[in-house]
Amino acid sequence: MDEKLLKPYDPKTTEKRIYKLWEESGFFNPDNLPDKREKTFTIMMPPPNVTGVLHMGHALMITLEDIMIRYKRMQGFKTLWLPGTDHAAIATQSKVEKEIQKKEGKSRYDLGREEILKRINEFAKESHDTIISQIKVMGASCDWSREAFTLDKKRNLAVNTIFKKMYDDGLIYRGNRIVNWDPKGQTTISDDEIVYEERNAKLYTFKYSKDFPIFISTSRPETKVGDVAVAVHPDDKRYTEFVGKEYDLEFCEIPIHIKIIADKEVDPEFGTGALGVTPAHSMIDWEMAERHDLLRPQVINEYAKMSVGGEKLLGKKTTEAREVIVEWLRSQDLLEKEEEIKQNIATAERTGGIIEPLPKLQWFIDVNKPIKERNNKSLKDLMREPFEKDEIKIIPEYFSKTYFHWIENLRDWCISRQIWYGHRIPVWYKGEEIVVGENPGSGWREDEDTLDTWFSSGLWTFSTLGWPEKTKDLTTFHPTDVLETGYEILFFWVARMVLMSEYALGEIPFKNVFLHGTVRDAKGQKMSKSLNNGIDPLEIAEKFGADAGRMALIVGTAPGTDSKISEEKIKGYKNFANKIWNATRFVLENTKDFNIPETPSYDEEDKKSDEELKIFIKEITKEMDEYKFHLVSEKLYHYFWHTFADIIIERSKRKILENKNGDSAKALLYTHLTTLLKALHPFIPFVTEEIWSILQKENKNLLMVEKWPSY
RNA sequence: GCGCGGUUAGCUCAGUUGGUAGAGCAACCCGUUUACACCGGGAAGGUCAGGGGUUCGAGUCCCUUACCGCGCACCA
Repeated sequence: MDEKLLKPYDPKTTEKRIYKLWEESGFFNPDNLPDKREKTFTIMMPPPNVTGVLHMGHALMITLEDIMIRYKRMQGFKTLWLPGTDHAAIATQSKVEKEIQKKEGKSRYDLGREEILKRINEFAKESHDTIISQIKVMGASCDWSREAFTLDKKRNLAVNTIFKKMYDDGLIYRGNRIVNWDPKGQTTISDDEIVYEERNAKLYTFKYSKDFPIFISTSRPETKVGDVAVAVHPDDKRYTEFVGKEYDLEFCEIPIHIKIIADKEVDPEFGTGALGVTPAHSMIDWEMAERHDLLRPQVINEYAKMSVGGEKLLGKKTTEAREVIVEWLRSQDLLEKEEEIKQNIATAERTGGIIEPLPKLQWFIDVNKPIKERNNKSLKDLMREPFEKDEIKIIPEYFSKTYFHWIENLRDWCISRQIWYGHRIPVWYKGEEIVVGENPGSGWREDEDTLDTWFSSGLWTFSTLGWPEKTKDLTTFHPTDVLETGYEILFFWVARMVLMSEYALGEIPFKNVFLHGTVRDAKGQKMSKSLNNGIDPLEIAEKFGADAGRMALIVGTAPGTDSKISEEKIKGYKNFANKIWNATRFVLENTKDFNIPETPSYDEEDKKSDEELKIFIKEITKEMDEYKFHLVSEKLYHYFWHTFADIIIERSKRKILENKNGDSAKALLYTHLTTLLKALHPFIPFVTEEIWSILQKENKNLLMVEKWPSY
């Protein structure tokens, strides 16, 4: 009897040792796996942001992916799970900037590009190392020899290559358009990086001047100094007589020229049914101005301050300017109505800054342009079709609707960012000339901007395999099998990977998308720093063992649904690990002098149990293939505890003691234990591997490469 | 406004193609016997949110209402 078995199971001393054993075996790397393996199974790990440490959401991700990989590895697949980290451009830069501001009182402009990048790289390196060690603690059986970073040399080559290709195909263009400007972060952001917050606001109804015939409503009077038109619905009888007329006015001491136009975009039911058109500070108005060939004067600058007007307005913050203009309207008796309304205000996800729509010269990806090489399909088509044709399946399936809905509303993707940490836009300027790609030589100026972090993340399934080089890995492992990630980045990431892979390779990036939900605290609240209700996966592993944490995360957590985690729940699975440990002790004590026959002869009831086990394994194998890990884990727990331990072990005591069909009982104990250990291994790899090593004293095979039971 | 989820035992949640309602935790009673008190045995607990429909049969399919959560759009 192994001495370790005489004491309760201790995950703390065991798990580190076992992980080392796995790493040294080389089996994380598909090239080193035993036997000839033809079929591949590949997962690209969603690279965690190098902004800090891992949380329980990451732990769930790692657990799910490790379960899939270990299961397929045991089934004889050539399994590749490729790990990595994400530079997370804005998120990382703003985090480091905040720290520098706090500690040294300096901004990024005080330190300069080079110094800031140096600091961010240092931070990213540190953060990376923490993250990697956390992933290992969770028991992840990923191939560290292929680890990638979204901002390393190879990934930069992939980014530059695809940027040039898209530019040459006319899919990437530089244009002056309204963008989402974050005055706090001093950068543009994409539509998807906006979060709407409901706030109370005032809706003002007024006229520009006494002799202007139409009342308009707005919640942002300060933008009205940039108005060029008043738009009404073409069918709105109230205003028909005015359409086409033009007025020269003075609004808050600023001369403006207003044309009355008719446009179908106007909702006659809202407000007065007439809309003041501010092309430079509203997406819809900008489009309207394009249709009606109107001027687009900018009145607000990058710092959300007024860029026009005299003493009263120039340089004032928009909120102050609003007060000034409302006061002026009151004094001129032009203000007809003030109402309290609820308003969804656009804020930047990372900085919390209030978005100011501004016209800017930026780089965009055209999502509607037909691509010759792809049968004249647009990027939008390429993103939609694999799901329509069922080439890519989403689990749970109902998320497909959300996905399609997003595609419908998709506009051109603004990819340039005015931050320094990220892939530099590979464009060079000299006077009017533009060169995309390599530095053409001296006298050329490099674009100052960097790319949206999701641009490089979009390449993840194939940039990690060496693309644009034609590598063996690329042909072997792409398309990947499962993309497992949180539902909150379905648009950010999943859609962009489909876009990039379909465009660059003409194939899907993955066959299945498995979406997990948010891990919440025991009360159902999101874990956050401000609430201080976060649970650290490392602490859990320390206190209860990574196995217990994994089980607690997975049992009952159906795909796509949010789950709750508590120390109480985790403790229950620590007990489970110990239960397996103790059951093993019992089995070993009773079978030490017994040679397990290859085909045991069971008595009637043992035969029945043996058959039940086979049926059970069949059932859970089917469910494993259907990604129902939340069910399998629960069933295994229940089967081990309440069938194997409570019934079979208890029954065997009688038989062995009375020596009545004792051999039958012993054989049954042993086969049950070994079979269940194999089935449990993907879920709780550490304790099962440890027990396996005790059982297999003379035969040193690792459980991680044993065959998954099949009948 | 459009869309997607949810509503099942005291709590947290599962529930495969429609076929007698499940688990964990908590609470209750009993128990120290070849592993395990990080334990065992036992019992209790549910009009499956409300209403309607399809069906021999509905937690499951369809319609509808209410409430909760989320996503998208938009309020000029």
